[in-house]
Amino acid sequence: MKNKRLRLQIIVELIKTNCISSQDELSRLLAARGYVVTQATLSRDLKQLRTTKVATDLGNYMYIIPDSNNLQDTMLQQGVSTAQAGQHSGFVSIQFTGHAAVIKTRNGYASGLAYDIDMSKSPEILGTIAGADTIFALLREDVTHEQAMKVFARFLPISDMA
Amino acid sequence: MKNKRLRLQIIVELIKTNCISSQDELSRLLAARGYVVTQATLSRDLKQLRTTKVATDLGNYMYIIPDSNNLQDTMLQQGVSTAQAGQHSGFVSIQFTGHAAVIKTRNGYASGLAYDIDMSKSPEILGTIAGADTIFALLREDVTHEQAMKVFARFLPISDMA
DNA sequence: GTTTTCTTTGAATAAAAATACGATTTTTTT
DNA sequence: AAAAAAATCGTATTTTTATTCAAAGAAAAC
Repeated sequence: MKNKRLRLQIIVELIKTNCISSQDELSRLLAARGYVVTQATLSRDLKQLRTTKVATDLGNYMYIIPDSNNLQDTMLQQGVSTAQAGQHSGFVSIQFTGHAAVIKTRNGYASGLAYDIDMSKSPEILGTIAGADTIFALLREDVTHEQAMKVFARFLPISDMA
Repeated sequence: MKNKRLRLQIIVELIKTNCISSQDELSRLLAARGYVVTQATLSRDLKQLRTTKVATDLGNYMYIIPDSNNLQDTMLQQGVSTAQAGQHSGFVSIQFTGHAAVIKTRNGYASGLAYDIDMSKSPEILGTIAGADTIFALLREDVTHEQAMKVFARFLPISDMA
């Protein structure tokens, strides 16, 4: 039970280097490496890692690691990685209005932060535009401020708005 | 049987603008728009469109269109013209939220396209701001998404998103 | 026009994935 | 250290997704 971190890491490895089309298949590969877990656990692991199954060019499905940024975030939450957290110290404030958020940063920090938000490809965020110290982020219509906050919290040094 | 193309197009629309977590849910949304198909068909459609289901930040799952480039390939194979040659080849996607539109372009194309939109002086569009690959366009309050779409269609290689 | 071939689809089913629940372990708080 | 809270995970089950098979429409070939 103590080696979930290593397991997640190995899962990422396996998915990156193999063509895995089901959780049972992954389970077997893991078992071969000494990690015996059930499909239920893998379902939870894959959800946490935000892997997805996509159709391959010919007929089959395979799991992929969708985006290395997202992954790293998730892994960091897990305490997996060595890299220091990429939380933005330039952050100043965030406010919402309608389907938009206005994020203030220290001068010069806006575009970097906006880039990170873009790269996360969070479906809740339709897009961002950054000036020198301000970011406008437009939210999908059905996304509440609270939900959006949770997304932004991944990038901002906000204690925990939950 | 001949309206598979339209159906695929609408599926893409629905997935982009809604938080859909199962094929049955999608089936219901489609039915509300007059397209009655079984889950089996949707499974095949989603495979063809290469959509995937990902975990959201809030513990649920939702379908997404993974990547506009890939998507476009797939759609074109189907003959679903989201984008064609000519006009603005930098165009990637457009989405609405509230009285705003978010237009994604290939990197570097946003300001050129925004300029063209500005220059048309369409009364429906109050103004635009462009970053490197994103345009925010604010719409007059009484303008519907559909109406705005018609305006943008003059600049974008979009067949007819109705 | 007819035959052949390819595509599309639903019903039923198989396969795969997600979760409710409970047990156990770890972590945190007091 | 004890108690409380949180995390991990398996079993069994539910939910969701993919595919098999057959039928029927369209397209192509003849």
